[in-house]
Amino acid sequence: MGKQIDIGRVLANLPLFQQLRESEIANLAAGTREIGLSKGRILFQKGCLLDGFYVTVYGQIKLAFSSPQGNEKVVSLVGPGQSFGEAVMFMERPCPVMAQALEDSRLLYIAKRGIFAAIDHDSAFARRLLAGLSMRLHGLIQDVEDYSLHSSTQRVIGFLLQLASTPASGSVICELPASKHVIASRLNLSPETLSRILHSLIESGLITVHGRRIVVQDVARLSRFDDLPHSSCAKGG
Amino acid sequence: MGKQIDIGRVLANLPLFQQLRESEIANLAAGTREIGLSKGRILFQKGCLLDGFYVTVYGQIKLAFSSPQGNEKVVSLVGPGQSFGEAVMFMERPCPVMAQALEDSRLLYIAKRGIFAAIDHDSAFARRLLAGLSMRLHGLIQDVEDYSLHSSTQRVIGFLLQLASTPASGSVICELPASKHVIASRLNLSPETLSRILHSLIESGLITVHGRRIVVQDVARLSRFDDLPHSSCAKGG
DNA sequence: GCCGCGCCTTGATTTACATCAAGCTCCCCA
DNA sequence: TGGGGAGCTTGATGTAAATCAAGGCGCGGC
Repeated sequence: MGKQIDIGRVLANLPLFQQLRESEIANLAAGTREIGLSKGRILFQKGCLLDGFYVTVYGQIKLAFSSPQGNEKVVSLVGPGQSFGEAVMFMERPCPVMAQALEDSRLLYIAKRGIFAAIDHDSAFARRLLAGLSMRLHGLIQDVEDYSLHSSTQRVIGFLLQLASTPASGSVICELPASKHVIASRLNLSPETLSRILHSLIESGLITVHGRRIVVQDVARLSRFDDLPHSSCAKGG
Repeated sequence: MGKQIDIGRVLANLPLFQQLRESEIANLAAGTREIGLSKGRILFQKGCLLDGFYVTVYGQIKLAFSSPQGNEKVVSLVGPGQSFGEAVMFMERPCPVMAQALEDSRLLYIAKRGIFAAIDHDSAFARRLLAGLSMRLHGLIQDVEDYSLHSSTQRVIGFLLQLASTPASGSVICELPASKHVIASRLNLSPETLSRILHSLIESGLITVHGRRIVVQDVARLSRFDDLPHSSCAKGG
């Protein structure tokens, strides 16, 4: 049932590779391996070296820290069309996180060799890689800001607003990309706390929740609901 | 008094540029501006676009978030020879942090144009940029792990161990790169908490502190002092 | 030498969130 | 149609670290 996929075509459709020449794509494809991963399977452990990076074709991969005490902190959820591991590949150091499939997934593993060749032959591609890594960095900085400066409720609201990407205002339906347990970890809070926060947002009439499906009644109002107990901003005169 | 510096020579000595050809260096130098900044001055605010990036020649720059409520969170301290702003430049999006001089400083501002030219002409340079950004990403991931999984005490210890870079063991003298207030923010804790933690480490005989100068009595012992109240790791049979 | 001002320390109190401990609910599967 | 279990909820309790509030100490200026 369609197990065999056309690696070249899949690669050529990824944003990162879309503008590469045929020859470069072929070169990449030659160094690309297909990987099937059933739900729950671990792709690599923290500490591994990578001689290439991964692209998710379908399914979902979780990147997470795991402390010796068994605690776990989800850093990133990777979905179809997204890649991961580039930084570890370029850095040539042990990977700081582990990767695990949250669903049955299919990945491509693209060897460093072809990437380096493409960089050599196409500097626009190099720039796209640089821009991609920069965006990744930006996302991480956002996370650090969130963890450092925002309350749990603010983080949850921020996450919901991001899901309801179509900004503007009005009501939006969105779906949690994973179980609440995983989302909680991603947001650096306990499952219990996430539950309580969602329910407080429900009580405030800002959202409704059915399983993973969340309806944001009014995006603008949700983004205004800053968790403030008192709105005494009478500064400036 | 030596205000005039030889931009080309300074550039050529930076790790990032060391292996570039003369012609590329000259090209970069042509698009480079020198910037003097006295202590406390703000280089750019959160939200700025950058059409180049910065290298610190001497002095020290603080990169930080500043929330509307006036809270501040230090993300990074950058010292001589280090650069910042590359990611923002490649990303072409507003900068997520502000930059402020903690000491009288001298910087170089290197225009994107020359960098892009160098990428086009020297793919090894492109790879060095990629490796550099990857390392930056790695550092940030480490921070996220620290904030999410480690206690305040563990973060402080981790920071001290990093300062006392020469790993191994024995006693090491190191110096805090900024005031305790700034270090506390960098480590995501209040100045009071940092003070208390340092004093508890002193009481445990692990370090001594004189102003910014800290003596780590025994690196190995410090890294073992995990903050654990009980060491009941009787697992494995 | 003395004053004044940051910077740091120290203690008392508060608080946001985690943890612990039951239950509940939905859904899969028999 | 009913049983079982994962995932979620809900309440009670605990706690790490923030905040609030005074002092002390060191250092540079006069």
